[in-house]
Amino acid sequence: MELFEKTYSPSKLEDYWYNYWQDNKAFTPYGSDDSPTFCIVIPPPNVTGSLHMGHALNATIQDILCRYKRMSGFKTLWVPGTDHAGIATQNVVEKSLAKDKIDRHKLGRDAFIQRVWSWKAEYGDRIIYQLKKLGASCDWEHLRFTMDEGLSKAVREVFVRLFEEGLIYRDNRLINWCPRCHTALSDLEAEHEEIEGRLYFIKYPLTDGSGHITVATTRPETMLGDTAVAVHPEDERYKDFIGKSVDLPLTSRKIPIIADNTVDKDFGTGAVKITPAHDFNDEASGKRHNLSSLSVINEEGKMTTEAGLRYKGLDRHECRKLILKDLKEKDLLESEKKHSHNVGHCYRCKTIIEPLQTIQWYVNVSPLAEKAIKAVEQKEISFIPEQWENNYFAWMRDIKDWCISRQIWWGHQIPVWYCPDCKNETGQLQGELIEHTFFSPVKVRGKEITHGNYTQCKDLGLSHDDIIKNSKIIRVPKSVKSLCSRFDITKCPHCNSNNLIRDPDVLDTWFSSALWPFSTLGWPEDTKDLRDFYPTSVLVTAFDIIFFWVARMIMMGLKFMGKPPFKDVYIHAIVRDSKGQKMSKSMGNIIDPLVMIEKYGADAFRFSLAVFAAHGRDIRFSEERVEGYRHFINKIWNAAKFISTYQEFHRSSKLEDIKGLQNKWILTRLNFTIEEVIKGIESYRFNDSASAIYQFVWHEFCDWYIELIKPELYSDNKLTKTEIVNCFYFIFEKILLLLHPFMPFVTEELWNKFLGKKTSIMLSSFPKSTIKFVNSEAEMANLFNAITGIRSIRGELNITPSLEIKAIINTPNNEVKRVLLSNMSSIKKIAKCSEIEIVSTYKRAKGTAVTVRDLMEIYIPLEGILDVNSEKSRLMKELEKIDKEMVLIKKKLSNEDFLKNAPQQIVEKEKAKFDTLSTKKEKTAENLKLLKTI
RNA sequence: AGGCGCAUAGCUCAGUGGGAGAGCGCUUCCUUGACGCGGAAGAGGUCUGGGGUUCAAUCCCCCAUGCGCCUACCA
Repeated sequence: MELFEKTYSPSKLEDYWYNYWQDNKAFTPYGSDDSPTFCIVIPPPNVTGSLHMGHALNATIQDILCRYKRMSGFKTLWVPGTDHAGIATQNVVEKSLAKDKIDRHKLGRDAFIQRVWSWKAEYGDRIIYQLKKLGASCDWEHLRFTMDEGLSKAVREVFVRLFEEGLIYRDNRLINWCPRCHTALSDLEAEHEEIEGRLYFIKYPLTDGSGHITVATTRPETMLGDTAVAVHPEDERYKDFIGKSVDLPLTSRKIPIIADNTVDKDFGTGAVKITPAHDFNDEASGKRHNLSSLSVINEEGKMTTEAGLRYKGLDRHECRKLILKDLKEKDLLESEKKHSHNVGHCYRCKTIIEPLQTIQWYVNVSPLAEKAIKAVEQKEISFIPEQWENNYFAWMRDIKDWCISRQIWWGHQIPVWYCPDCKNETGQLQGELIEHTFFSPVKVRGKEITHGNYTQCKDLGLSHDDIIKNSKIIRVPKSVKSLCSRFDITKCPHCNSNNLIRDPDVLDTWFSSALWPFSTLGWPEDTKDLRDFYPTSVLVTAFDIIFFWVARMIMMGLKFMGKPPFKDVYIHAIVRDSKGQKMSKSMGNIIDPLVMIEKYGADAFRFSLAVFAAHGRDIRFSEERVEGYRHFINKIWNAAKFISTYQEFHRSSKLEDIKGLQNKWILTRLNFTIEEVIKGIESYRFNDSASAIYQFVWHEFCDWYIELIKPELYSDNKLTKTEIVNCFYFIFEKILLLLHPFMPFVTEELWNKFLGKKTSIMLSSFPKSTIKFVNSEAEMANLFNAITGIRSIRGELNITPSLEIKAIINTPNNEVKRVLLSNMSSIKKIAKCSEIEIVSTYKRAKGTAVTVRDLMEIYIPLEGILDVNSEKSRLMKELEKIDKEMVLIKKKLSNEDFLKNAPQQIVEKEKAKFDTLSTKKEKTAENLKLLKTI
């Protein structure tokens, strides 16, 4: 064994061991065909992402589980991978193109997608590299990406099947639109945030000239699209207005005043403007009253022709200012006031969402949700902690259809084609219905064309390819027939036309994520992976994507595999900063996991995360704790360093006929710790496991055991030395095994370099509880009492440690006497006594300090050491404490109801406690009296 | 508006229907032959407030206060 460094330095060793594991294929599932299996699919991080604290916690937990299961005989597979993150990735690449002043439309769709792939090749595995730094034992040969060929095939298959079953459909309705990302978003992707806005009161003059009605709105610019004003039918103020019309200011339109009982009489003026094309409420009431719908804002967030020439082309926010100015001039702006309200923001870019009427693809999820609810109700899937089931149920029972189309390029393009040369069901030529808007004017025969329907463009001389290539937006109305296909098609199956137009939209990234647990294992092929590992064992994730991801995986898994995708869903907390705030770039409160790893080592960092991983909503991360656990690792390191001096006495890894009490005791404690650690991991209480090992290693093994064995190791007794060293190595080996799932690197290092093992610790068996000595703990308690008794007198009286003193221990109990006598050298050494006398009766001498412990009193003659006054005040303090405690217990014991109702053993315990205390009090008081007489 | 969660030592947090815990910090002492990234001895909490259930409540129930989160169409 090479010389131990004084401290453990992680950075040198972590990469080495990680490569060693990879080179030796230690992450590959192994085991026979009848081995039990364990499988986790990683929640795929965004390919654009870099490791943050949430990922680190998430991966640490999964790694603990995988390493533990692997060591426990399970054929274990941890599938890693990344998510193509449609909008986010497209944004990133567009931004980098913008630096070179390149617009993706100029580049064209195929070329742009090529750029994204090369971006991915260059930067996309950053997070993979970071996971490796953390020590994640993923099987990298199973690395998957949602845009892989296999996974894309799964996406295609699912889409086609759902389409064929009628569960996927197109519809024209109001959706959340991000004008910056230029795409539709699902309900979940609209984040509602309260903002401080203003409520404007606008006068709408009655057409009959009899006055006006005032409406209140937060979005005056949408008034241009108003198609009615609504009041409550029972609102006395407006009863006579119903049925009349108003002249909509700034336009030439007349709109009716209608009655609708959803109107809140008490809000604003009680009269509300209705804009069905730009507000979800208004869309609903528009439908109820058969109102027309007028889109005044377009996909860019700019005003349309419908808004009128004065406003056309203005940005919606600019338009608001102009409208307000115009209204003021016409004296139609009655008043305005501050008003805070919730506004939807794009979850990717935080732009304020614009509700727009567009045609999108939807999944009818209710039939899927029903089964998904049942699976959780019937405990085929369990949420841990259980409370999360409520959230899941609440959302699932009120689920809305899922908008899955996105108007971007990066993603799985929808496998649907439209034929412009076919006629639809009402006999119209479909080409006349398909509208194209070009990203820049196209010159043909000297004319510049900006938009038009397909047939028109064709007639003007544009080729099919030109039309498609130049289109920024292709609007295909619902009446055009969808040709959905598993394979790309170029010919219309009905009319043989070669002019097929593929739906330009791509699918929501979460659509492919929903298939992750089976698409990564090879579905739709029937693979061995699927047979071996589906359903997976547990999904580890945070609560913020229960709806986005977990719920959808459950629905898809049940639908396409007939079985839920996992048995357990372990929901861990969200990592916040030490003040409880979410970490974000803009707040500047980000703690970078890689910085933590660099400063303290991956092991210390992981161990802290495990300790923090208590069941709860959030974790406030504090760096000091990481530092604390680095010290812990150093402690372990030095324990190994300590025993390495006595390596020559290490004869056997088997323990037979253990005689020494310290050895029996520490083995018993080890046994207990093993049970605790296993119990903790099995119940996802990683903090319990981590704390149990910490407590054992530091406070029992290092603080007590090592100190207890020192005198024996310094002696010449080879027999006891051999027993101790064998025992030490035995324990230490188990400690490393127990710790391995939590701190893989240092345990592997010590396993190899210190224990000299030939195979990786990763592939060794996790400890099982075995050896235990029933009486050892009780016997050991006597040693502890003696030692801490002497130490506390020394400490409190400030007897300098270099001074060896004499102690007298008085005990009437022969068993106690025997135990103390046979461990005398340890006690003397640790308590720093030159002499310890064990007696059955002791006549108190003058000037003697005393402490009363269970089954013994300890006396220390102070003569020549210090004056007795300090001992007097120490004893008085102790008496006070005893009195306080006794009062409480006495109160309990004098309560008849307590004696009657409480379990016998509790009563006995209290009685015993009281007896002990009164003995203690008596003896302490006597001694104090004796001191006072001096 | 509805739902959920949290309030425990100076700080960050565990925990339990019957003796209040950890890490860090703090005080005093110690270069003892693994470790000062160490050791020993201590100080420090009416377990947010108020009610209820119970022989017994920090823990269960109700109310209040404060904070956080999620869902929701109040313009």
